[in-house]
Amino acid sequence: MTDRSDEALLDRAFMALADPARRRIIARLSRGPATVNELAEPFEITKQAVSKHIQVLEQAELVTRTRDAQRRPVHLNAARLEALTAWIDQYRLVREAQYRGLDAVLNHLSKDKT
Amino acid sequence: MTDRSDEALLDRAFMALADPARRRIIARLSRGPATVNELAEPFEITKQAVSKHIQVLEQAELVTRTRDAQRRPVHLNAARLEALTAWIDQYRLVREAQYRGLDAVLNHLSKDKT
DNA sequence: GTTGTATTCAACCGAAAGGTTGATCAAGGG
DNA sequence: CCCTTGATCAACCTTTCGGTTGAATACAAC
Repeated sequence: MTDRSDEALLDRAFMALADPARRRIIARLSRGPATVNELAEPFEITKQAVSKHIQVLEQAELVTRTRDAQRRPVHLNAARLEALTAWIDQYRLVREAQYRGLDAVLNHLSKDKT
Repeated sequence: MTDRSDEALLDRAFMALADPARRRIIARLSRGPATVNELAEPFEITKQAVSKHIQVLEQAELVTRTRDAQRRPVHLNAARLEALTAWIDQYRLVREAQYRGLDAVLNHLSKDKT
């Protein structure tokens, strides 16, 4: 896990979620697919701006897009979110293990990580 | 969970982890506290730059600092990492619930989230 | 007090992010 | 074949980010 080839993808994912607007988009998509226009409405920004956000999320593979006539609904890629929790938990668990003095667990988890 | 008052903090946390250098710092700190100089060494950037990164992480409360004479060791605040996984899992689980058609779980999780 | 070591502050710089407006493209409906 | 709708492309602007160098601070050792 946390393979070298996924490094850039992990980077894009964290980068993507750094923006609150994009997190809100993720939140919205968790309730089902939506088009750019639908996503743009609750925000006070233009569709073009939303479209850019989608592209960022798409490059991070956090969302995918299908085609439905002229609409292009955006879908959440929940699986990719797991890569983030995996990265975080990696270090969260190490620290917790240290607090408890579980050296065996610690040594297993803490070798050559990013 | 995901209280309104934590909103800014969550923002800073994602923002902080968006930078690969700062993620590497987190990784290093998971193996124990370190000073700015120690953290700067493996990188090819100046200590001043690292100091700035630490400040960003500190404002996100992902790390804390103590004082040891003129040294100011940085410690990982593993507890804060949980806030991130909590946010992510919130939506990851919603999607997984949808795939399984677990509407009850879905309705419970998906009301007025950020 | 002077020197030395660890860290931070301040000013600056180039690159990238997030936003806008205006033009353009794709797909259907009349 | 227009014309509308949904979405993207392109150019531009402003702010923020990550980095630098150089001066300043804090603390301890001598």
